[in-house]
This record gives sequence, structure tokens and C-alpha cells, in this order.
Amino acid sequence: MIKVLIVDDQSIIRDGLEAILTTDPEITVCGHACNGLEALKLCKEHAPDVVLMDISMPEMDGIEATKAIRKRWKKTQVLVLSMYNNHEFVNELMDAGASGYVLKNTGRLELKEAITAVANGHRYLAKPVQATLEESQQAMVGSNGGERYHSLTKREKEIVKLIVKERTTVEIADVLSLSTGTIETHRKNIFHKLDVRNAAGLVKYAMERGWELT
Amino acid sequence: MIKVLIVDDQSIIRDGLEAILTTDPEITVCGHACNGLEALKLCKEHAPDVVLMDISMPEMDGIEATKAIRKRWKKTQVLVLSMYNNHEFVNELMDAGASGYVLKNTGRLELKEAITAVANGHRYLAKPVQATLEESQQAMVGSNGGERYHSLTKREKEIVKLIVKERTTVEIADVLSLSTGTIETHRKNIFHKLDVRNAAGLVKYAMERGWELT
DNA sequence: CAAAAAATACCTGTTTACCGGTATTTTTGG
DNA sequence: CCAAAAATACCGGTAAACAGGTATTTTTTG
Repeated sequence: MIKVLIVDDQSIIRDGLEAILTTDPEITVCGHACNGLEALKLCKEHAPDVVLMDISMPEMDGIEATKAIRKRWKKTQVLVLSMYNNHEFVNELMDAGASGYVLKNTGRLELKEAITAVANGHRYLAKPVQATLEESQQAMVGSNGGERYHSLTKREKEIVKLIVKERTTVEIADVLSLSTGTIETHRKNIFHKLDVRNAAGLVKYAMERGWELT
Repeated sequence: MIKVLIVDDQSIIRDGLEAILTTDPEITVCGHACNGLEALKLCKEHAPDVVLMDISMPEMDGIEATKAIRKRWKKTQVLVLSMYNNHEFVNELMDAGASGYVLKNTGRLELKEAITAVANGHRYLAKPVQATLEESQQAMVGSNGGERYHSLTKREKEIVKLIVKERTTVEIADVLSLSTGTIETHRKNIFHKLDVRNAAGLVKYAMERGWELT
């Protein structure tokens, strides 16, 4: 029996995945988590064989959670289940120690296949994901390959929300009763931390990772 | 028996929803569609009682699909299942003729409840959605309330993709071998059509609706 | 074919964004 | 308490974005 922990921030998806997986006699679902922190708690409790991990989540996202799980529980394999197939995510997660990466628009059969594969110690990459990985490695050659993620401060996250809401620097300064210079500094720091070039990149970054932007 | 058609672009979610719904003896799933166009085809074929409709989809999104379905098959009810709870979506979809709106982070029980409710001719709004609707109606009073959506041309969609990729106007002009003036015109037209103020708003708009941005 | 839509290009401005610094005050954590 | 992190603020400069036009060519479509 393969013990699986489901990690996703949307409960209807967790329920759906459980319903799919429990039809397989080889698989048993040992728990649900709606973010990375909860996932760590439940790993400690249940020692799952496979963690089925979404990336976009509040509190702690799938990248950080994967790193933490792989560090502490070496026997637990992480299988990423994401809607995004971009080389940043694929590279970061494989570096973080994930054993597999499948997309949300794959069928239930491939999902079960992937779960059994990683449970048996194999690596499983969906075909489009593998293509992405190879493509990016040709471009990378021997680039940095490290730590591009730093969590933002409370103030910075506040400003991210306002940028997503189409506010300009002047408007943000007005809302927060700060000088425009301060907001510009925050913008700069945010862009550097997240390694994006402009507001468009920032919005994409935040939405792909499922940040709370209300 | 309630005949349900599932519409979502991610097949693992369709499979999950089907697995959840088929445990209910009152409900039968009569088909899957991965976009609005397919949904219309299957409505014609199966005449479902309820269409469980996601918003973010390529080809034809949930808003257009809802309008089309309600226009042609008056007995078919549309229940929106979305991850987004913003007043633009809620208002547009209720105007489009949806009978209910639930969020993806609700449990399976509420989903079944909502399906039976709309199948019986009732309106079902999840609590947070209702709050959003009331809040927005206080602000609206008697505003335009109509047609803010126009589909973009092929060229415009091409440029949207490049803006999402953090490209500047000069870079886009270079890639497409056009003058910067042309790109600026396209940007302006895109912003006006989608009613956004800047690139941040555009990226948000496109990602919320699940546009193909690869 | 003719009309409509799309794609192209330019103009004149003003505003905002972005880059590279530096620097002070306030808050936080060990 | 003291060091580190966070939050605040400013400067000088370049580039880009945004707003408001107008106008021509190409393509699509009834």
C-alpha cells in the first residue's frame, strides 16, 4: 500500500484527488493539507510514502515545502502536481528534491502511474515537463542555479497587492501615507528579490504562486 | 436523477469532480468538456440539467459559454465553480444567466448542495460570493453594467503574451519587426478593450481567465 | 466588389517606471 | 541590550509607459 498525502489549497480539488486515488487498491490517502506548513505537520504525523504537492498556496508554497520535507524525511517522495509548465518551476522543484512533476491537465491514469513510479524510487516527469526541462538546460549551461527566492516583508507584500490592483507609485504612497520615494524603494527591493523586471512580471509571479491578493 | 455536465480545462479536476459527484445517487455525470465550445456541443447532445462551469479556459471562457447556454437551452442551469471571488466575475456571470456560484475551496458537501439547489430552480451563492455581490452593488448603484468584454485580435493576443513575458514596447517591436508606434497603438487598444489601466492589470486579467500565455 | 475590421505607423505631450546609489529611523529577535 | 532586519526617505538620471489623437495600408468578410 502506498500512503499518499494530498497538498492543495483548494478543498474541492483535494476531495477530487482523494476520490480518484481511493479507487486504486494500491493507494491509500492518509491526509489533506491546504498549505506547506500543514503539510509538514502531517508528514511528521503520518510519514507518507508520497506527497502529492501543488505549488500555488498561501502561507508556505510548494517549493519551500518540498525542500523542507526532503530534508527531514528522506523516505518521503514528493510528486508535484501543477498547472504550470515553466522552466523556473520545474528547475526549482527538481532542485528542491521533488521526484516527479505532472500537470493538472493529465488524466487519472497518468497520475496513478506517476504515484507508483515515485513510490518505487523512480523519477517521473510528464512528457511536456521533460521537454521544458531539456529546453531550459540548453539555455542554462552552467548558470547560477540557486536560491532565487526570498520571502517578502509584510510591507512589501502589502505593496504587491496594490500593484496587482493597478495602483501607481503615487497612489500607493497616498493610500499608505508614505512618500513616493519609499514606495519606489520597496518596488525596487521587491523586483530584485523576486528577480522580475517590471510590474507585469511581478503580477505573473504572484498569481502563479497563488498568493493572497485580496 | 440530475444530469451534470462538467466543464473545466484541467482534466485531473474534471476526473476529480466526476469521482466526487458519482458517489451521490441523485447525480449522474453525462459528460466532460475542456472549454466553452465543447460545452455547447455537449449541451446539444445531452441536454444536461446542470452545467458545472469553470471560468478560466482557452478557446471560449466560462462567461461567454454561460451566455450561449442560457440563451439556447433555457432548462439547463449553470453553476459556476471558480477559484476567484471578485465582483467583476460574479456580476458578469450572474448577468450572463448563471444560477449559482461556488468557490473551489468549498467542500464536496456544499458542492452537492449547490447542484441540487440549482437543479430545482433555486439560486445558490456561496457565502463569500454573496458578500462580494452585495459589496459591489453598493458601489455600483446604477453604473454601466454591460458588455465590458471584447475579444482581442490575433495580433493583440500575440502582444499580450509578450507583455506577460516582461517584454517592453521596444523589445516587442524588435521581435515582431514592427515600429514601436504600432506596438503602442496595440497596447492602447488592448487596455481599452479589457478596461485595464496598465500592464499589471492586463496580466491579472489574462491569468484570471486562464488564457494561453505560452 | 465594397465595407468593415485589423494591422500598420506617426505625433505631441505628461507621467510613471525603473536603475543605481545613499542614508536615517524604527522594529525585531537573540 | 545590541545587532540585524525592516521601513522609511531622497537624489539624479534614462527609459518606458500612458493618453489623446490621426491616418494609411492590408486583410477579411458579407
